[in-house]
Amino acid sequence: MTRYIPNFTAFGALASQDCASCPIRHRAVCAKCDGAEMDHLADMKSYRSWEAGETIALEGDVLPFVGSVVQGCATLTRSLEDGRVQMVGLLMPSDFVGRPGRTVAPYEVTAVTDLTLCMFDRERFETLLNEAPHLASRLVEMSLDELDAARDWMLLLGRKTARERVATLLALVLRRAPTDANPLRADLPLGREAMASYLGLTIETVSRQITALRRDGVIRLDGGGRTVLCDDFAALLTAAGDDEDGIMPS
Amino acid sequence: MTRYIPNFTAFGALASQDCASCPIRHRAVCAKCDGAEMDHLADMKSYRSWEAGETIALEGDVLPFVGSVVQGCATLTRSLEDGRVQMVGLLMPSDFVGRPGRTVAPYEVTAVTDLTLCMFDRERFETLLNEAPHLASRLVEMSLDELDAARDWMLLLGRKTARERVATLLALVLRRAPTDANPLRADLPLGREAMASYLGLTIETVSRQITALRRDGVIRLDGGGRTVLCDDFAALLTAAGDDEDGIMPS
DNA sequence: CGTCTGCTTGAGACATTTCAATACGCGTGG
DNA sequence: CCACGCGTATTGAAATGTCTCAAGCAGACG
Repeated sequence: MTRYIPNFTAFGALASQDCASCPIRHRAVCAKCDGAEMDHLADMKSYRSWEAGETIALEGDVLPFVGSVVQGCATLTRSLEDGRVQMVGLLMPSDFVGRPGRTVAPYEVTAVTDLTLCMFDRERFETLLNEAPHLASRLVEMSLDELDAARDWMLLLGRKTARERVATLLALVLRRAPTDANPLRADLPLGREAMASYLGLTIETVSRQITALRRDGVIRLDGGGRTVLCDDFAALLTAAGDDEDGIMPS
Repeated sequence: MTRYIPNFTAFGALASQDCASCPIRHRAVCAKCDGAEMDHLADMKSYRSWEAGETIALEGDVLPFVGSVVQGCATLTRSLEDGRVQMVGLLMPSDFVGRPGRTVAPYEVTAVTDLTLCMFDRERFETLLNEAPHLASRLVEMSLDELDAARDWMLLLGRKTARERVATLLALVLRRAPTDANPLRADLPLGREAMASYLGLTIETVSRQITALRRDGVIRLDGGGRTVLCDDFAALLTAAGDDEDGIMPS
């Protein structure tokens, strides 16, 4: 079964979108590209959408494309044979998907929310990569940012307590909150299962720690546990273990 | 204190080495560079050595260079304020050190063995990166490999048992063993403390698991616990949790 | 109104850590 | 050559944090 051919669901305004008005134009892999490079990219691009929960690729699948997340949120997970699963990547808009130079996906890619990708044929993209320095150097930048994020994540997985892990994740989500006003408020894009997978914990432990943080007055919940409120962000950062900023360079 | 200026210890034959005879020429960041690009790189390169145990940079230090590991082995570590430490990178010959586009080191860099780096001035390297596509695309390749390795590492930290972690690390070391013959034999480049830091465990747990693997006949030790022997590599991989290859793409 | 899915809570089991003591390898100096 | 001391590794016993298994709860939806 050709796993990588999803349903072509509506991607609304994005279908006819040209790069000039693209919401991720200035942050994605194409950010530093000039006119000629953009023309090449625009020529080979295509959009596709997936619904929340859909699998985009399984471990070992052939991925004929690379691309950028335009809208929505996807996860990368790696798993052991007995079923243990660890999330190893969380892709947000402008993040890059896929691997120039490798045809097979080393981890499962799943849409957590409804998702739209701007896709490029992998081989053509690789060719361009060897000729377009701005593209390549932007991809270097983005890969190294990802690497930094992965390394912070490793610190969390290797050394933080359950409470610190949960607080770290909540702080990460609240950082991206649309409003800066007090109290900070954000909808959780991840359910408990995905949070547990992210944090290297079980669902139950995540739930208990959220309860504990609430009991301690560090956060409040709303919307049936799907929205987090925080009156004292400093207290949350303290609970996260690493005071001061620097939880995840974006 | 300008931390990044180390002692200029002897680097022997390397001092006068030209790139053509460099031991990492075909695997390092310069692997795909052509004549003109090599000339630029050779022009800005310089060698430096550190002794085992020396600190190359602390978290937050300004790193004015990037470079490649020529000889030896270095670690990247990140730590929490209360002293907990997690290794987040293990650099072997040909691996790239530093971050084009960022001046400050986000983690501590330490020489585990005697170490020689081939260094490039960061700013000049960045400029070249925007003009030399072969350099940039090789760096993309290497960064993405590192990212894959970091993600396998995250699976280990998030989901593997202590026994699996130790077995995974031993398998990783034995894979690089000079001899392919049975029994596999390798000297551990890392002491127990560094192993514990790598694995997200305590020294005691590492020690106990090594003892357990020995008791179970999966490995043998020699040279005062500094050399590992393995008669049955398949058994070691089973103990590592992920059968079949694929522990760390190199 | 019942069922489903996702979240919470509880009690006991278990793995790893912590703290403490002991052993080993090895260079140094008597 | 042995005694000493130091850093590193091993082992033990108790403490603790997280997981496992099991039950209960809330909201969404047919």
